[in-house]
Amino acid sequence: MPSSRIDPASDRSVYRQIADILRGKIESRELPPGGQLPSESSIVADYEVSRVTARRALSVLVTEGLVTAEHGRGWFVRRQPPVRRLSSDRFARRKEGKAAFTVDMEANKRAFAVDVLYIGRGAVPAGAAEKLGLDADAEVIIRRRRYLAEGQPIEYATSYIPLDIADGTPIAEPNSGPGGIYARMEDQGFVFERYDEEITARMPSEEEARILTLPVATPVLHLVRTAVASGRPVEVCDTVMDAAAFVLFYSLPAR
Amino acid sequence: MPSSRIDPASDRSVYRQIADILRGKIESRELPPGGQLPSESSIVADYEVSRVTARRALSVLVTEGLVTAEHGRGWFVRRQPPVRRLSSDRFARRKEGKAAFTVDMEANKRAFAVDVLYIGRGAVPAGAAEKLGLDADAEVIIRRRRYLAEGQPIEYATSYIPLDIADGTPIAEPNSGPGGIYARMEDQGFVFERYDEEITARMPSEEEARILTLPVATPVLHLVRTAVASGRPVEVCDTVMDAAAFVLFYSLPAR
DNA sequence: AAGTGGTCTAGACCACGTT
DNA sequence: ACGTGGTCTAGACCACTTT
Repeated sequence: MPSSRIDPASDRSVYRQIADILRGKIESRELPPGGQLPSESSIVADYEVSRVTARRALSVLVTEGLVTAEHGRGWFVRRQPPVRRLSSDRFARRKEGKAAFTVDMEANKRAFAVDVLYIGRGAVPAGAAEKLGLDADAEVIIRRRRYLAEGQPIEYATSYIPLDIADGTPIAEPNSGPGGIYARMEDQGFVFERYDEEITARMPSEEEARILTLPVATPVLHLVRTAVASGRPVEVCDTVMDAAAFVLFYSLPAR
Repeated sequence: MPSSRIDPASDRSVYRQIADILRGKIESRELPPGGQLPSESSIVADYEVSRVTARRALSVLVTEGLVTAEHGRGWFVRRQPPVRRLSSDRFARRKEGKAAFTVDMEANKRAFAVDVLYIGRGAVPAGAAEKLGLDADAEVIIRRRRYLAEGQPIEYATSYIPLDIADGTPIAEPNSGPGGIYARMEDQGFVFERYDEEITARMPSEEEARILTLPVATPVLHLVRTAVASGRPVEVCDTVMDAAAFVLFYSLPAR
């Protein structure tokens, strides 16, 4: 009888005790990913609490990112997205006419897909303008796409490329050809020198949560990469990733 | 009269409408960081809702990381912690007898402090054992400390160093001497080759939230660094950071 | 129709902080 | 003593999903 494990006189509030019990069952896999939790009414009956208290216990687990509710169906343990490992040599490995993302996903043996959301001209945002050395009101080629792994959206990326490099070239087209946009820049004679990456983590905006179909209480990794070739910044790529789906690797030489 | 802005017949629930209004005041700085929100009872009066609904509105803002409650005092807009920028050359800059953290904080012109939480022998955790090439039941020297910037805890770091390197040396002492533990390893003849870093972001555990005094719904950056010197891993450093307090920089050569 | 979650109310008692 | 947030109850009505 589960209610025997609840101590109303405890310092720990009843809703937290119920959350602890459910969390334990999730961690022990007694409730596996995708599995259904007891309904609110059965929690009310089992633990002899009000419905508000039962829901409060569940909301603790929502905040921890462990469970989600489906209206009319029930409460379920969240499935973890497949993890993608991004190595710092992912651009060095860009070979054989394949884009970095493709190389990376093949290295991880994952089924993947790309949604093209927008490709064309647009105004450059302030941060990217500064990094590209452009005026605040400049136009650039914008490439916005969403990456999916095994059907789940995991990454939302926007590239900004100066018009003098991209306009009228395959870089401004949905299909930029073998090797991706970096290969097209190399075709133009650009020699890549380095990629500067800036990483933060935060909670997603409402729009980001919608695009990545993130439940509440799941953070994102935000990576802004500036590609530098032949002495000038040639691309700023702003990437928002479902944090649960990524591990980033960097190897730094000591000297 | 604020209640005029609430439409009970709207598709958007009452508690979300109240949360929207309060969020707007926070974003517009009408309610500045550190400022006090209206009390629950005044929300009840102003918007003519029950206390449960008022609290639900506030809990939305808690989940978004915008506000916190202080028992007996009221609801307050969260202060953002000072941001610390971590460059990928932070170890290369380790010079003049100063530890990396010190160099880094001075470069950022921040007041900082270090709490030493534990220094001594202990069992190596599984992940660190694998990275160090040790048996799962091996003992290591553990250095656990907490870093504060301008009084706020922002980082919680634990280093694991094999006994044959650290035991009986200043590395196993609270004060490891000028230049920190890496300088002591260099004294022993180790030549540093590289630092491998593995970055993830996630919600903190309850313990991590307590140590970093994080409110709920604020993510952490988790960085695991393996230092490699003279052909062997000499330290694994596991760092949990308040994500709001950090920007990580990496510069990757293209070839 | 029955079961599930989503929203909301009116009230109660307790614990913390300030006056 | 008073105002603040923290926890909890018993009930209501609605919307969505499944049978």
